[in-house]
Formats: sequence, C-alpha cells, structure tokens
Amino acid sequence: MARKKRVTSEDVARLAGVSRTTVSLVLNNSPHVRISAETRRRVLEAARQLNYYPNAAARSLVSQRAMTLGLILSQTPEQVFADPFLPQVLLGVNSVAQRAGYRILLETITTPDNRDTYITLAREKRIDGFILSGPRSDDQALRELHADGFPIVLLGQLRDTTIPFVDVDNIAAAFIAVHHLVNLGHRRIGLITNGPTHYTASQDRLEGYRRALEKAHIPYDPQLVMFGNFREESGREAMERLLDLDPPPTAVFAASDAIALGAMVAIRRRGLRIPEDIALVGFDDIPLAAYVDPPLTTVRLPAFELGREAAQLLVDIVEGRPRTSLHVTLNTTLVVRESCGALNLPKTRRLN
Amino acid sequence: MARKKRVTSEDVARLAGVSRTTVSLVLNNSPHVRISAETRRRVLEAARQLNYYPNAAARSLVSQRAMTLGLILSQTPEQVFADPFLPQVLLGVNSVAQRAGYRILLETITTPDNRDTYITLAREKRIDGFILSGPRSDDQALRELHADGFPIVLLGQLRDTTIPFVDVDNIAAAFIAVHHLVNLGHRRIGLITNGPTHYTASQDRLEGYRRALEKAHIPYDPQLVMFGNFREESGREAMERLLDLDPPPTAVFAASDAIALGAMVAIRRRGLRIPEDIALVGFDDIPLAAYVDPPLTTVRLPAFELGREAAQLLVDIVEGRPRTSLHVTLNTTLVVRESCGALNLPKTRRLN
DNA sequence: ATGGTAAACTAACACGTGTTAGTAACACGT
DNA sequence: ACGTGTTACTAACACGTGTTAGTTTACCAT
Repeated sequence: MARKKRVTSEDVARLAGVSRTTVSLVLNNSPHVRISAETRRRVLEAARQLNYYPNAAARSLVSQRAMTLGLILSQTPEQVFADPFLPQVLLGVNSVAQRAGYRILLETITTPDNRDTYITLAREKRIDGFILSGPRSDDQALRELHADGFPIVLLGQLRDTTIPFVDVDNIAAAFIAVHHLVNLGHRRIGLITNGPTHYTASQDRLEGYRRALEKAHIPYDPQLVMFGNFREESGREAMERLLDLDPPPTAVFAASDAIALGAMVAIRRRGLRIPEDIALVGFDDIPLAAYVDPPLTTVRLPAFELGREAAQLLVDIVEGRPRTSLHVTLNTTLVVRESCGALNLPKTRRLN
Repeated sequence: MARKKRVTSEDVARLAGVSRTTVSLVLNNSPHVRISAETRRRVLEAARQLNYYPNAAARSLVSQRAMTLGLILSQTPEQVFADPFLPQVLLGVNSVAQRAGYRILLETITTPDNRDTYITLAREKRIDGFILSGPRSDDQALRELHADGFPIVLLGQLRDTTIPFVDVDNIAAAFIAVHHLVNLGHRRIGLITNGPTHYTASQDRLEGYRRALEKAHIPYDPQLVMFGNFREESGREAMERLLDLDPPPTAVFAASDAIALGAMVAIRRRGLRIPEDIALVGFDDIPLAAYVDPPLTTVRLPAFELGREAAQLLVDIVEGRPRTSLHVTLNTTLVVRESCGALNLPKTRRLN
C-alpha cells in the first residue's frame, strides 16, 4: 500500500494547504520572510507526515552548490594501501565538513593518466571544491582549474603556485630531529631522505638537516646523505651504504618511519645495536613506531589536524569567507623514545 | 577575456549548428539512434573546443540516478582512527566503482544519534545505494530503508534480516586458528573474544573455537573464555585473568590482533615466553602483526576483497542485474608466524 | 505521379527545487 | 478618502539535462 511515487514539495504544499514556495521558505528557514507560526507548524507537520526529503539534485541544480567536498588522494596503490594516516586525515576533514553541512566525495588517483577524473568532478560541478593530497608539479589541469577560480586546497605544497595549502613545517621538523641528535653528542650524522628531492617534503627535510648541522658548525658532507624512495627496502639499502663508510655515522635521521624500519633491519644484520652503536630518528610516527624494538624516536605528524585545517580552509574559500592567510603550516612534535639513545633505561631487555 | 558564464549543451549545439537533443544523443552514445558521422564529428569538436562538461546535478535530476555510492563507516572515532583496513577496503570499493562509473561518498557515523545522516543521504537521492560497515541491530531506520527497496550492502552481518551482505566466514576462520593450536599439541586453549557477543563477528569466532574443541574431543571450559571490548587494554586484562587460572592455558586464541597485542604485554609482564610458555594466535593480520616480537601468527582478513565484493554486489543491485546470491562469504587464510610455536627457528634472538 | 519508409533531426516536456516579482488584504496616519 | 507600509502568500521563471513524439527530407518501389 506504500506509495511508490516520490514525495515532492508539491505534495507537502497540498497537504498543508499552502503554496510550494511557502514550503520552501519554511523548510529553509529563509530570513527576511515572516511566516506565521501557525502556517509554519502546518508545513512542518505535513513534511513529517509524508516523510519528505528535498531532492538533492534539484536543489543543487538551482542553487549551484553541490554541498559536497572532494578529497582526492593522488598516490600509488601501495601508498594508499598502507597509509596509516588516511583514517585520521579523513576524520579531521569529516569533523569540519559535517558541521558545515558538506558531504565528502572520495577519489583515489592511482595513476597519473586518470588524473582528469577529479577535473571532471569539478567541471561537472559535482563538488564545490576539493582537497588534493599528493599534488604533482606537472599537473597542468590543476593549475588551469585554480586559475578558473575553482576552490582547491593542497595537502602538501606546490612551490611555484599560489594554490592554498595546509602542510607541516618540514624544515623545522627535520631541524629539531637532527638538532636533538646533535644535542646527544653526535657529530657524524647520516640522512636518508624519504623520497627524491623533486618532492617538496623530501627537499625540505634535507634542508632542515643542513640547517641543524650548520647551526652546530658541523660541515655538510654529501657522502652522509642517501636518497630513499618511500619504500622500506630503499631504507635498508641506503643504511647499508652508510654503514660501509669509513668511519660510519654514529647517528642517522631517516626522513620517514618506513625508511627507518628498513634502516633498522640493515643495522641489525650487521650485528650492531640501536642506539648504542647507531642512534636513529624517524619521521611520521606511524602506529608501528611505538612497537618496534627499540621503540622509534620520531617526528609526529598531526594527521587529524592536517585534515581538519584543510577542510576548514576549503570551506572558508568555498563560502567566500575572508582569511588572513591561504597557507597554513602546522607544527610537529618530536616523540622521544629509545632509538635515539636519549632515554637511559635500565639495561635489562625491553619487551621481554 | 575568459567567459565566466557556464558552458551548456545549448552552446555546444549552437556552435555545431545542431539542436541540443542531437548533442545529448552524440555525447551519450545513445543506441537506437543513427547520427551521421559528419554531424557526430562536428558535435564532439564543438564540445572539445568549448571545454564542455555536462552538469551532474541536471543530469541526475532527470535520470534519477546520482551515479554515486555511499560508503558508511559506523564506528567509534577511535575505531576509525586506528583502522588499518580502511585504506584497503576503500581501494577495493574504488576499483569496482571506478570501472562502473560511480563515485564514492564517504560518511563516518561516530555516534548512534547521527545515524540519520546516511538515511538522509539516501532519501535525498544523493546516492544510489550504500555499503554499511559495522551495522547495528537496533538500527530501525536501516530496516525501513531496506524494506523500501533501497539498495544496501552490509560489510558484516545482521542475522535477523535479509539485507545483502559481504562478510568473512568467522566461524571457519576461528575454527582453523584453534585447530592449528590443537595440532601443535595444545589441549588447554584459552579464548579472548574481540568484543561482546552481541556482535555477530565475536559470537561467530567463539562458535568456531567451540567447534574446533569439539572436533578434538576437548571439553568446553567456560573458565577459559574471556571477553574483550576491541581495545588492547581489555586484551591485557583478560590475559592476566587467564594466567591467574590454575593451571593456566598453554595456548590462547585472541580474536583480534589488538587483543593479542594486549595479551602479549600481560604475558611478558609475568616473565613468560611466547610461544614456549604460552602459544598465541591472533586475528586480522594488521600491519603490526609481522613486526611484533615474536611475529604474530594470525588470521588474514581479505580487506581489499571485502571492499571489492561489496561494491560489486551493490552495483549489481543498483543496476538490477540478477545475482544468484545476495550473501557473499569470503575465506580467510591462517598466516603462520612464530607466536604459535609452529616454526622451530634457531634459538638465537630474533630482531637483534 | 504516388505512397511508403527510413534517416536525420527538432520542439517540447519533465525532473524538483529556490527565488524574484507581484498581489491581495489589511492597518494606519493624515 | 487616500497614500503608505506591512503581512502573508502565490505565480512564474530559472537551473541544464534526457527523452519522447513528431517533422522534414530524401529515396525508392509501384
């Protein structure tokens, strides 16, 4: 007996004995319009009774707003697969979006050639703006979209553009990490980057490393700098090359925890101890970091906050709210555990 | 000089010198209609030249299809926060959705009272169907939606409904895990559930445990069964109570890796060794499992496949494709590492 | 010539909402 | 009586597309 026909505002109007316009005005709480309390009650009652929900497509067609934000992950499948921060970033984005009445459309761009899928999303007006994680500098369509005034927020940076972004201060973070090792007395400190230097983040972490050395009047030695490619395996290989040096470094800053994990494997294979023979500091604070043996000293990435700030910035842009700055840089914190040697624990074995 | 005005199919029609209908027919490759090659070429050229993208709202208004699927995560914030499978499930869903031309709208329901947000999503026709992870049996609105014929696929199960689902065979998985311990000679095997038994998954894993004992003619001893609440902490406490038994079990099946991790802490605090004093098997195969000391033997959850199958099932339902079964059960695999004692490794210390 | 058919295209409606411009009714001050 | 303003409401347009029913043109068999 259930009406299969869709319920429209027309039906609500008829039941309440008013016009469709009045229904719209009541349901959207339009200001500048005074509707009598009695009429208002009748409309709301009719809507409830008919279980009326306004059609989203019709609404966004006329209002020119999709009330939807895109979250675009531009990463290789493996990167997404093992991304321990995705849930946290997502929650951060969600917390803001929900309050502001937006939904989240999630898209993963696993190969550069289907990058146009998020351009389509924007051009079709299916989303009002998007957050792009992992922007690539060769993305021409992205620049065009930005030039057309489409709201975009990057998670990460594109140095040669003015596109709004939210990012971590990688230079400062790396500086603090390396400075910490300097303070512990190390003078021969190796670096394994998390990725190639055409990635802004990798480049910045290298810069932070250099500045920390400079401040301590330690000459920069290119031999001590190795380049990883995000994968654990590359961290292991880089560490092996560092250990082959004569003399090897006494401490190493691995610019990602994945790299650090690989480095730990290499160090152990040589029968060396952490932190006694080689002190190690990572970057990211993935969940694993606290569990490895010894627990990894690392730089904590404020994943939830990154998502939250990016969403807030995007919503502000979409809604035309003025902002003092369109570039947000968040601070990191150094989480001191045992791999750096700063904590002198009783010399009994940890964990068992 | 760029036209700020939106480009519509009207503009394309004008430039190509045809009617708007012809533009639509060409762009949508409508069958049953024969358009001359020359006209077709002119239309496509005009569309390209004007950088035309059809408006999604208008299209979905008239077609009554949103071409969007919802992915609803009904979990507490902490659960989402630390969910190591979310990225994989997402990729699985994405792989199918992308091929079928659907987008993914992601919603997280962190408290039971904003559960109506996904009902709204459906009623507003913003999505054509959804995948619900973590359904609760007291969700009345969900049942109504299903009764109205709205396409829904559960990730997990709701036993007293006929709602389509994709799930893992928890009974078989637990059976295999416990059977493995039996094969290793254990007769006094403890169980720590991952959650309360009103969760279908928890209940099923308990059932698998019972069946494995039954098959080995080991009497079921309620004293050996403890109940966790998903959190690591609860695993530690449960394990302590198991160790207080006289005699304590020689092996324990922890029905989630988080629980197993907590159990490991408790075991070590007593100065006992894994697997020599207590053999341990977990469930989930989170990334951490391979890294803890000793590496955890556990049941691998096919996260990517769960997402993929759920999406495929949902797309089939939405598009009215006939399916032989609306209930999909996926198999798990037992990943044998060292915590169960099956691998007799050289007695040197692992990891360092 | 004529009727019939197919190809190629178009006019016009439908989808469901937000909103502007307008109207009727009424109160009120002069 | 008359203009002015306010209240409470409605008619009608706009949003941009898919699609049905219909029209014109060209071609062909009789």
